[in-house]
Parts: sequence; structure tokens; C-alpha cells
Amino acid sequence: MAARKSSDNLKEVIRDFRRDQVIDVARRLFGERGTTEVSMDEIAAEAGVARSTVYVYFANRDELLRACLQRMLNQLLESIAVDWERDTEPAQRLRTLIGGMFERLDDNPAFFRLALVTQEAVTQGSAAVGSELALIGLEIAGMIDNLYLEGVSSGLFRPMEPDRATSLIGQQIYGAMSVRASELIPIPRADAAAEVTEFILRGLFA
Amino acid sequence: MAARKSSDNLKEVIRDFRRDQVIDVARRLFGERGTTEVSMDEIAAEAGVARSTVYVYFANRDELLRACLQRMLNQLLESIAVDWERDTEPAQRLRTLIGGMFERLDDNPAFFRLALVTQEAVTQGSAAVGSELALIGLEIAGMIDNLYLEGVSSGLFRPMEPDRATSLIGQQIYGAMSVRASELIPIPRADAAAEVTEFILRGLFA
DNA sequence: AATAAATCGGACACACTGTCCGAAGAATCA
DNA sequence: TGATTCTTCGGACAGTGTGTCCGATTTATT
Repeated sequence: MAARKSSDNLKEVIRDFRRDQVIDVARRLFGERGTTEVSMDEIAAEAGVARSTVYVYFANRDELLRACLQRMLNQLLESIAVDWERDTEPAQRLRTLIGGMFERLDDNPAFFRLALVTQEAVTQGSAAVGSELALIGLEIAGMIDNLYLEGVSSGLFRPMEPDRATSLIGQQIYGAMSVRASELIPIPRADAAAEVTEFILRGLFA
Repeated sequence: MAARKSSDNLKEVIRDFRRDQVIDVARRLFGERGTTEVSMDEIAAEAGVARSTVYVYFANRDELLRACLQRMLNQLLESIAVDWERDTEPAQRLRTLIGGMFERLDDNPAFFRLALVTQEAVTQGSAAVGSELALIGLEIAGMIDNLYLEGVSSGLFRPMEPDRATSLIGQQIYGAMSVRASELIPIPRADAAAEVTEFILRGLFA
């Protein structure tokens, strides 16, 4: 039984590995040329598998795209989680949150841009995702909500309707990411993050 | 000669009329079901013309989409221009600018969402559009720039690098539009506009 | 009525999607 | 080792959409 189980696990690992392999290729190609301009043939060829094999892993094109975006979001959340736990002061948390997102964005702007652009199509598939701050993801909306409330209770931020405050902060971040993603030569990350953060903080301070 | 000219003009009018007819149908369908989910057949049928006729007016699918977006942007600019000329005080200008954009957005959220989402794909075709604030369009970026500079010279706004100030304002507006466009039941327009405006103003005040 | 232009409708080649299946290969088990 | 099971391969397939083309038909102009 133990052998059987480990065998199954190994298979799952291999399966996941290949899956990720395809996802990585797809993500790159989608980012380079846009979702509609890349055929399943190309993705399969570039990933070194048969086209029919891709369909073993992903039911269809949409699901592959969904997987690409899901993967990106996960990486984003992972990379932010560390800094998030380290800082507890609200203003600093906002700073590192924005810095972390920019960092991730700079890592793969092409696909990030695509993600921002494609969000609609993807979220309409999964009913769990609300419309507000759909892109940035509910987790990040939660983080923003959290840091805002802390800021209010410590007297740093002025009190507002929490949902609205979260929305305003998220809007600014969303906009900043969108703009940065489509800039050919974005300004230095640290500067951009500081600038956006200070602007938001001005809007929040008591 | 005069007759010939008027004849040509009439033809142009008819041509433009039919063109717009197709654009309106396409815009509706694209908005309802997304760009990739609507065939040229459907658009032609719905517009009451033959498919081959559509190809007389638009070289291909992309160009039709481009025309749809162009039309929307034009309508947006037109609807804003009036208010813009009426107000001269910077804070008030910002208010009416944002209000005007929200108004236009509420008018056809589905396609507006699509426009926000599709912007990338479209602007990459026309080299004239810069990366910064690509969506909102250079004209609107110019308006923002203008009102910011006026605000600074009247001592209302604190001095910053004008490009950065414009970018920050634009980002917030862009984000607010994106979020509003994807909300099922957006909060009342006046409230939303006021809220966003105040938030931005707080970031700008001296 | 004659002429010119726009539209129609359908045929065409081409490309891509998603499905299917038998053959070949690799890993696992007895 | 040989038998079994799982995965991948490669190609065939129907279905759908795109963009092009052209002769026939309608509509406007003179």
C-alpha cells in the first residue's frame, strides 16, 4: 500500500512537472504575442509534447490560460507573504505590499500585462471571485482591508467606510500596475513604489 | 463640379452611416459576449448586411474592433469637452472630468469593460499612442496635465514632477474606471465620482 | 433607359480547435 | 524476464471561422 501510494505520488509529481512545463511555455508565448495569436500547435511544439498530450492536461485552450494566470497569482501571493508577515505597521505594510507587487510585475511584464488584460475573461468563469478588485485577487483585497483597519485603530488613518477605503486603495494599485505593465522603460521600482504609496497615504492620513 | 462633389459627399454620408451601423452592432455584441466569441457572420447578420459587405468597410476583424474602440473614445471625449470648457477651477475640473467619464462608462459598461481590457491589443497596432495612460488616451492625459499645472500655479496643489503627478492621477482614474466597469451594481455615480475626486485631491493639496 | 456603384450570396482555400484511436514507448508488477 | 498498465505520440477527423473572390442583382446617378 505504501509502495502504491508513493508510486502514485511520484506520478503526480511527474504529472505536475509536465503540466508546469506546458504552462511555462504557454505563459511565455501568450505574453509575447497575446492569447489569440498563439496556437495550441505552437505551444505543444515549443514544450516538446504532442498536441494531443496537451489536451490530456488541459481540457481546452481556456483552461490552459486559466492555469497560467492561476500560477502567476500564486507566485505573486507567495512572494508577498514573506514581507507581509515581517512588517506590522500599516504604512510600512502598504509600502512593502506595493513594492512586492511591482517586483513580481517587473519579473515578467509581458504576461503580467496579459493577466491584467485577460482578467475579465477568466474571472467570469469562476463564480467565487467578486467583481471588486477582481484582478488583484480577493486575498490582496483582504490584505488591504486589514492594513486599513489597523491604521484606523491606531489613529494613523482617518475613518471611512472600510469597503470604500479598500476600494480606493485597490484602485490606485491596480492603476499603477496597469500603467507600469505597459511602460517600455518603467521608472525605477523603488521610486515608483514609494511614489504610489505616499500618494495613497496622503489620501488616508487623518 | 459642385454636383459631383455633393454626390460624392452623399455617398460618403451613406458609407459612414452604414459603417457606423455595423460598428454599433459589433460594439453591442462584443460587449455582450466578448471579442473572441462573436463571429463576423453574426455581426453581419445582425446588422442586416452580407458578410462580404462588412469586409468592404473593414479590412478584417481587428480593424472592426479598432473602429469600435475609436468610436467609443471619440464619444467619451465629446461628452467631456462641454463640461471641461465650463469649469476652470482645477479641483472642479477634476470633478467634472471624472464625473463625465463615469457617465460615459455607465452608458455602456459592457463595452467599456471590453475597451479597458482590449486596449493593449489595439494600441500595439498604432504606434502613435504612448504607453503611459494609453487607455485613457493622450487627450485626457493632456487634460490632467493641464489642470494639475493650473492647480500648482494657483497654489492649490503642491509642486511635483508634472509627469509623475499626471501619472498618479491617471492611475487612480484608470483603476476607478476598471473597477466600476466590472461591478454588477456600482454605487451611485455622483458618490463614486466625488469619492475618487476627494481622494485624489488629498494627494495633491499643498 | 443607360451607366456606374454598391451589395449580395455563395464558393473557396486556409487555419485552428477539440476529439478520437491505434501504435509505440516507458514504467511497474509478477 | 515477460506480462501488464499507463502515457505519449502522431495523424485523421469533423466542425467552425476567417478572409478572398467573383458573377449576379439591386440601387442610385445622369
